[in-house]
Amino acid sequence: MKPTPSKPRAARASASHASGPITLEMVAQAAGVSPSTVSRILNGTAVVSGLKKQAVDDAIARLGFVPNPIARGLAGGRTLSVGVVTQAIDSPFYGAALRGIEDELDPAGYSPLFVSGHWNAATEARCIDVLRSRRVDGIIVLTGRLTDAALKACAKQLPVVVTGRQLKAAGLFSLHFDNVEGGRLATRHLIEMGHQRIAFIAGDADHPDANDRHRGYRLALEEAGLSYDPALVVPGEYHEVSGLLAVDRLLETRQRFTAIFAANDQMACGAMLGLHRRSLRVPEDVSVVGFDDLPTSMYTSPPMSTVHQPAYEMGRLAAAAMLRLLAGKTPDVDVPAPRLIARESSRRLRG
Amino acid sequence: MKPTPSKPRAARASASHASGPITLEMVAQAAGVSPSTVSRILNGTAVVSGLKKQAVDDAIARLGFVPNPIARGLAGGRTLSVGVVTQAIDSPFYGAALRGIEDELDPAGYSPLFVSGHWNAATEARCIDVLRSRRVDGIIVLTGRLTDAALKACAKQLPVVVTGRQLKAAGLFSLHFDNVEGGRLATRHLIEMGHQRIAFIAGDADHPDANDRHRGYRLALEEAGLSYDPALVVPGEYHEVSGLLAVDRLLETRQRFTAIFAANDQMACGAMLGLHRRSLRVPEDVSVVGFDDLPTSMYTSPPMSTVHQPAYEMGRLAAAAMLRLLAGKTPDVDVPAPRLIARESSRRLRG
DNA sequence: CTGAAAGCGCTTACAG
DNA sequence: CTGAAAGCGCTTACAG
Repeated sequence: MKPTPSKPRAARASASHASGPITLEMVAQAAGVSPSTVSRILNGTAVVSGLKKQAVDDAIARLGFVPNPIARGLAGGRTLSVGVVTQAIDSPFYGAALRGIEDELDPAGYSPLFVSGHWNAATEARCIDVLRSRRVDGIIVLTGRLTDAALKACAKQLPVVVTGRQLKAAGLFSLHFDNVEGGRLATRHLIEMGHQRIAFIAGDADHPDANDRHRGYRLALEEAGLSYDPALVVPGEYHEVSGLLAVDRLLETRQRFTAIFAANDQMACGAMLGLHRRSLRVPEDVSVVGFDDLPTSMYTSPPMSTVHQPAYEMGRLAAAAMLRLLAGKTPDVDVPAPRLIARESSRRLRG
Repeated sequence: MKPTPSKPRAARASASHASGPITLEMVAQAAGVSPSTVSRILNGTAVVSGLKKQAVDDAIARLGFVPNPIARGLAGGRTLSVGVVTQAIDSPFYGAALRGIEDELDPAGYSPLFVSGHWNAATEARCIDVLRSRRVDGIIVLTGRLTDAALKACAKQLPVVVTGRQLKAAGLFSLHFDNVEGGRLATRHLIEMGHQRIAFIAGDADHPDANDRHRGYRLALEEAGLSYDPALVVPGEYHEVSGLLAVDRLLETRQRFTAIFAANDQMACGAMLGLHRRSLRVPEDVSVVGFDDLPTSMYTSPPMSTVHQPAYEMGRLAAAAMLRLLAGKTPDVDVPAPRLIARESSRRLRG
């Protein structure tokens, strides 16, 4: 039973002659066991006697063997990769989430495969196809435009984790950040500072987040007994330029306001520029609060007050949930609550 | 020779009974040809008679067959994927490059596989291993810390495209952006506006880009007959905070200066905040010029003057070069020259 | 021009 | 506990 010392040596010599990468078979030879055994040790699939395990581990180390995920995928039906549908790989917001996913998946031996949906349902569907054809083991969808039904259908084939909605289905797990509460927090912060005329720059109307933040704004107003004035609400589409335009519009229609809450930091940033252009000072003349807490928002002039959204953490949590799904367990993750980061773009209204 | 009409039908029926995805074999059956033939048609590997091609194309369309890249990779030795070593998936600068790579690769049927090196040579080396184990067909390296030798060694195994250096080797193509010229442009712009005391916030010293930009700064000074004053040069490390600190330091050491050139936009942004903090106005009191032209730099208050670096374009070009390498051709791409984008953070010195 | 066969590097029932 | 064998879905010499 115990391998003769010469056998491994011989095998090893022949192994190093071979061109190309080390294969599992070479390891088996070197360790004097069958390929099946090596495979089992690699996968922890069965109990193996200590000696053989030792021999195999040695051989693996000695030869520098790295299993070929491609072959693993073909044979075992898994690829140790998880697809990630993001909307734009270069998004200032989702970037952190992607990093979180990467950081969580990596130690588990999984690789993320990022594809971009460009905020388009058809493109997203194509993304799913691409991921499926690459035989990813699971799919993480960061928000997006896919219908709930489409997502559920997808979850019938392989595990799915989705952020930005609340969905329940077999093989499907969703992570939802409380945008209503976030919007409420931002608005209440301004109210507590004495502001009563608070303009709201809305986000994409067909974006659930955006609508939730809007609801939070109304909620806080109501709670404070302040009336909701539609004239103070101006549409935007989540980009800087719409913040800029919104300020122009507010000023042109001669609205009276002492603060602005923008549905995301990018628009808040645009709004700050719009005010700067009109020689209105932030926060002396107008207070501004954003939403997201992008890495850059700490460095606007002045640094922006905003609602922190834990993008990196959400990425990690989504990936952790996927890992659990993949392991056949039920995910149990808690999404952090929104919190307000008061910096210098907002201040108490001077009566 | 011509397939009996009943055969495809029968095969088709059996095909739809099968569970799971359609395989090449099912297509072959449905079309009444051998798997080899289907494979050849798929790959354009050999000339095939019109009729059979027709039958196969029909079968593919009818069954909705999508070849399995995993199996293709195992059998054919290619995966139609290209590895991309980036430094941080969430980098504000590289994000655009990643999108460019994605956009260029997609129509060609290739998928990018992104991994992050975190500005660490050891991590980058591990990235390369991961990519190799996933059998990518080629690797694109966006700058990074790997030695030229390591890159060349890698290129012996599979095609490599690298940005941010000038390297020549078989199977290796490099794309180099002229950072010296960029630095020169930025500085000259300030000089032309009448500035003579121009501070420079340097980037990471072990970053070739950063040193090149520094050289450009000196060059422009020399050309204008202005002396290079080391007291005006303060170190940074490419993040916002170092721009902020740099301004503090400049002010504390009581340097006289009317303009700042920062080696990247992030530091320029930090510098703008630093000046704001000290109640120095940009550009009335101090002009600021950055480098990179990040998407957000257009929306700082005031909008930042900077040197445009075509990150998206570089991504596309790198991917295009890879595609040519993969096709056995020699890449021929022209990197756009740097150009100055004069916005509002710089202005003529009032004499 | 086209098949039959072997093989890519693994995994997983199936038998000991 | 461990092997021998079949198979994952393709591709590619090898023979017609």
